[in-house]
Amino acid sequence: MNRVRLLVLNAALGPLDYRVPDGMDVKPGSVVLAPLGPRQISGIVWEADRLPATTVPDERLRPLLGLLPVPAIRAELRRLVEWTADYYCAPLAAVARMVLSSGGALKGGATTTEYRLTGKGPDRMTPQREQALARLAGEQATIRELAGIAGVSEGVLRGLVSQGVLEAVEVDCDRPYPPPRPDFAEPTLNPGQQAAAARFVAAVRAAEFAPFLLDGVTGSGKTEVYFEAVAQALRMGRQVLVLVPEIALTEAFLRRFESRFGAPPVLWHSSLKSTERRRAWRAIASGTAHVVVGARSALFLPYRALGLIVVDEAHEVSFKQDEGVRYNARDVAVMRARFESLPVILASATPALESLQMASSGVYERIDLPDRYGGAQLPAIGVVDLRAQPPERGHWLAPALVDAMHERLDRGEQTLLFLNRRGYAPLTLCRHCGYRFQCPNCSAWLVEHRLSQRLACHHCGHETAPPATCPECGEPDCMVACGPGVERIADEVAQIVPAARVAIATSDTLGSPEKAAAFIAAAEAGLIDVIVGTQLVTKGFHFPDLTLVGVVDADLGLEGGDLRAAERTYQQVAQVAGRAGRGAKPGEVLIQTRHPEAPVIAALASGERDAFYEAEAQGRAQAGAPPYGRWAAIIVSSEDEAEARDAARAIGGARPDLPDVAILGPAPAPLALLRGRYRYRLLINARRSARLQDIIRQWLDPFRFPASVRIAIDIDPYSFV
DNA sequence: ATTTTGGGCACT
DNA sequence: GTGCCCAAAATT
Repeated sequence: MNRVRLLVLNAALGPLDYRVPDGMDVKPGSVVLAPLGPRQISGIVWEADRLPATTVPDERLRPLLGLLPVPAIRAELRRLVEWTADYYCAPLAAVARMVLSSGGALKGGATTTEYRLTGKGPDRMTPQREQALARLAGEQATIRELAGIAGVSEGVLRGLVSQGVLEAVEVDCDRPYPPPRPDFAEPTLNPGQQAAAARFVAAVRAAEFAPFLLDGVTGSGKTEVYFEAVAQALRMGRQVLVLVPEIALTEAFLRRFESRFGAPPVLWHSSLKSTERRRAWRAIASGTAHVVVGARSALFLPYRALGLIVVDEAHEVSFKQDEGVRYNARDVAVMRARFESLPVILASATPALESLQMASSGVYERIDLPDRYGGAQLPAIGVVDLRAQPPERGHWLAPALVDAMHERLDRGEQTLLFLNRRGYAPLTLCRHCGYRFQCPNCSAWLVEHRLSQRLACHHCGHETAPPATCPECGEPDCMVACGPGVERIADEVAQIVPAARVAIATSDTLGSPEKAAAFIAAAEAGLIDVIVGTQLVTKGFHFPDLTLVGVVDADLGLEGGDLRAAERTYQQVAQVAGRAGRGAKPGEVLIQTRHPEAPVIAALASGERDAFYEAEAQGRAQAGAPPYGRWAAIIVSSEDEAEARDAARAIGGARPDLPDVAILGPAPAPLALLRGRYRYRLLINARRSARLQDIIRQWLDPFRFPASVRIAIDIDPYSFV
């Protein structure tokens, strides 16, 4: 009896056993189709002893229906799936789903019918047929495309098909990707870069687990350095995964990649259309996708022969997924490299404290690039104390920043104003009755977007048109915008310098690759004087004439009590500051703040990075925060507030009493209502040595809640929101 | 997750 | 007894 255990892609189902029919060649990793009641499900054949035991006797097993036309999932990736599910307390099926993330690919490729000339002549020549024969020599395409090329109707061509003048050819819809060429345009590297590149090339050649922290100031040429490691992997016929935080801003990155390797990389992100997704997935699994640039979900794809992983901007918080399987792609990338015996490069100008700690304890090898490329200087950083020299009432740019901006405009140089708030104003209220516009689904204000004439919730996507009268008191024309967003700052700039050409750079205005490309082209051509942008502009951009960066409100990130608030502020400001003075002209950065004495602001102003990290490390050690202690969150949610609260209280009432574990809550989560669900949260703080996941699993195991109550476990949470 | 089943209950 | 609704069990 040939019996196999299946990991099925449905999280509500445990492992299921099946009989393997005679002649079917299945082994662990095989992706198969199986019957379940009247339905069919797909699953991955797994080592039976690595999944919970089942008790169904042999004779009751149904036979597998067939193998799906995809390569078997390799053992290294199966181990990563297990590790991820175990570490993040997620269902195995949910992690496996991220591996088999293209439903279309599981069915095999789609084909389309193309036609080409056979060389045979038609029974009877007509003018249309003559034209078609002349124009279609050497062409092969669908009927529709051929009709366009030939300038005749599709009917003419179908006639030629039936006469055997054109023949049908079945082709795979998923065209191969052009391969990047490792020697296409080799760069000139400075000595520091050369040394770093040589280290990476050696590591790729060795093909052993080797985690690196590539720590280089903004503009030091980290990308060129790790591109040499990419080239080495390509020479060895191995694939490369480059994880990037936000696909939207990779436009500049893609251009650099293409000019180095002569072909674009394969892209992977959540908004790929299903056909693009299928094409990329199949190419990744078959090994014909050589370099994949992707968002965090690219981490779980079944690469045929991975040779290197790069995590670019590795400090970025967007590597932490906050829905579904709540994993940190930066950390899982290191685990994948370990299971696959690969080098992994975490590249950042402002590493996370966790990464620095791993480097200083010798777990990661640290590679420093201390100098800006081409001798460019790091910008001078100044602090504007908003208490001492406040902006005019209703304005947000202090005189010192306005003066500096004027100077740049006079010299024909560019200014970047950074404010991490999309839209016009974060809060709108009625001046008559004080009514505040709030999202009906979330505990959050609606943000006014004046450009699109909408009030929008940035958490759930709820949108309304701004009403003419107050919904509370009925007063007309009573809405007051409170606080600044990028649109409002852009207005202010236009007011101060009407002649200035101002561009807003946010996900609203640069959402598509085309828009992003147009923006970059305009900025490089000197058609923009002032860029007002959110964190989208903090990295990647390289505008030689940009010499002034203004941080409109450095205190924004410090509010909210997030344990990483100071670090995030440091990273954001340091990254955006790095946009200034990347060319021959020196750059200047002005940071507006009401707390110039805050350690993070002082560190930014003095450039004492090490001092900041040291102070931050001390604070974290005292608070028992990562990397010195561990946090986890249990988030209980329901559409019914009482149900969520009762469930959270029940869990809180059963809290384990352990010496090295502190449990806080339950309390309403910071976003107590999110997308129509009421949320309560318990926080767990533990020593680093505590078996945090086991504690939580044992704690929650006895509970059975109705389906309307959802329990989410967040290990190493990032957003405390 | 989806389908099947079985118990309780009203109705015939 | 039959039909109907809903919850619980089964699905391998």
